[in-house]
Amino acid sequence: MHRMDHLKLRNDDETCHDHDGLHHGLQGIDLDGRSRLALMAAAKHVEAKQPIFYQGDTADTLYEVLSGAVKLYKLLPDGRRLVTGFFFAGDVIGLSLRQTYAYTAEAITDAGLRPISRSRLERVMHDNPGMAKRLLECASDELEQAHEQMVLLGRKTPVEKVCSFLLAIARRQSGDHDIEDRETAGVRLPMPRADIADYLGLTVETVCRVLSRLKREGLITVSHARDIGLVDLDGLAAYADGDEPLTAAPVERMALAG
Amino acid sequence: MHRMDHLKLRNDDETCHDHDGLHHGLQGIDLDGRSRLALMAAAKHVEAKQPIFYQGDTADTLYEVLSGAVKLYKLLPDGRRLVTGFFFAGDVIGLSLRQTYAYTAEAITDAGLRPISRSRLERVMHDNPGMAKRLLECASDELEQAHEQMVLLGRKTPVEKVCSFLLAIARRQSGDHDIEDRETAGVRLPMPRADIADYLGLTVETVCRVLSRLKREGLITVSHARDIGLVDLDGLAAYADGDEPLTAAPVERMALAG
DNA sequence: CACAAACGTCACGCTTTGTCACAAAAAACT
DNA sequence: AGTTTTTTGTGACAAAGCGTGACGTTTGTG
Repeated sequence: MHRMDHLKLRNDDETCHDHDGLHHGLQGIDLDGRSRLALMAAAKHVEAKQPIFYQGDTADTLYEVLSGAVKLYKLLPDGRRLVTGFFFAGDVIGLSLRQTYAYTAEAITDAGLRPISRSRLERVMHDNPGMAKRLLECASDELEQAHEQMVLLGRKTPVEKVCSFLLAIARRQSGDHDIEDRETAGVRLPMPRADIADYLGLTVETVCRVLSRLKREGLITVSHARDIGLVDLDGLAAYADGDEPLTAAPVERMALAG
Repeated sequence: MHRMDHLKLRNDDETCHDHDGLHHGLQGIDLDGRSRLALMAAAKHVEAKQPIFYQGDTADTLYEVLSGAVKLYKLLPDGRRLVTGFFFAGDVIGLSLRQTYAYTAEAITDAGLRPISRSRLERVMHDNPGMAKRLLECASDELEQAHEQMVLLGRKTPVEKVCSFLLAIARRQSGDHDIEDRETAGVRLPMPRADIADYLGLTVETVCRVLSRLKREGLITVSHARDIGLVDLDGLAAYADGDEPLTAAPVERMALAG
């Protein structure tokens, strides 16, 4: 599935970067045919739960995610793990000018990937100033996301973390449109609870507990554990940024609009 | 004080990026005189505790830190704060292609700054593929740092956090040499405990307690609260990554299999 | 179809860390 | 110098969130 980002990317110079979700993308760069050709490579298929590359591997290839879901994570010597991000169709992973990958990439679901040789990319970058700039934009976007995630990890409560996560995923899946439109947005979570926990700096149990609580309070519905309905978007958003009467009174949040 | 990074940066293509500290830098780019001139601007001076720019301001300028120390932070609506980074001489802040800054920048000590107009920078970038690439490297380095910090925030214990922090600062201040050389490295902390706490996702009290504990255990010495001697570097390093006999017996954790 | 292996959820005790309160020290100001 | 304000350090306490273990459910496999 191709994205419609090039609409934005075309008017390249000054304008618009209104994404705040979990994505990047290399589409839409003005490349002459030659350069474009130099980058193309046969798409690769990776099965669910299979690694794409390991932390420490020589970082000679970038991948554009064509389909499916991918996670990136780092490990501590004793096995503790932090998932640094989830990536979906249109995203680019492995974007780094380092010699080796600083994290492991693993397919969550079956995934299609387009490998992009880094040496070729650098060559293209040399001729094509737009390419370097586009990559800079990618990195810069990813950096901002990382900062946001740092706030989440360092300062948010479990409830806030989970709500932020749900909203971010929802935003990402609805193609970054405002999700306010529909009254109930549905979210598909391709990853297991453990990945979510390691992404949010929580334990699996805490994620479960919070999810249960949100369900109990009527903010979400959980049909199949990985299919979550976001019932009260405003409520979730309020929770997500801490406007919440979290600890105190068990909140008489009347969503009885219906 | 200029940095010696261009030594690395010269052999540009494939090699070495062995920094893992808290810095970036724009020095050492091969620019023709014209481009170089276009970027120069009068140095600006900011007093301690004064803001450089605010979250939300139009991001039309980057700053190279010439002297002093600067912190970047993000705020949550209710006042909780997370410091995303500390920056020193040679570092570049505000590197983002966004329209507005996503964080506030504030001088910790008196600081000298060289403003770099973003529009001019973009022009230079257009002519000069090396520049875009260098910026990409900066962003990419900062991104890796951010990921490392995410691990710290999400998965490390307070002791590990503080030790990691001390070592990172020490590394940064000794100009990224191996700090193993000297037997006792001294660290100057320009920032108050509150900033450290907000950088590590802790409370001030916890930072104090951990510092006291490290002192008690003989790993560090504390002369003037902001002057810390790192006595046992190996011990600190062991603590920093969790090889520590922290609470109880060192948990026998099964390694994960693919 | 049945079994096994993941995955998800829940309950309970307990450690850790934040909260609150206050003292000491350092820095800033007059 | 003296006073105020900020910063730093400690202790008591309670609660948030974690680890453990048990159990139900889904998925995969023979």
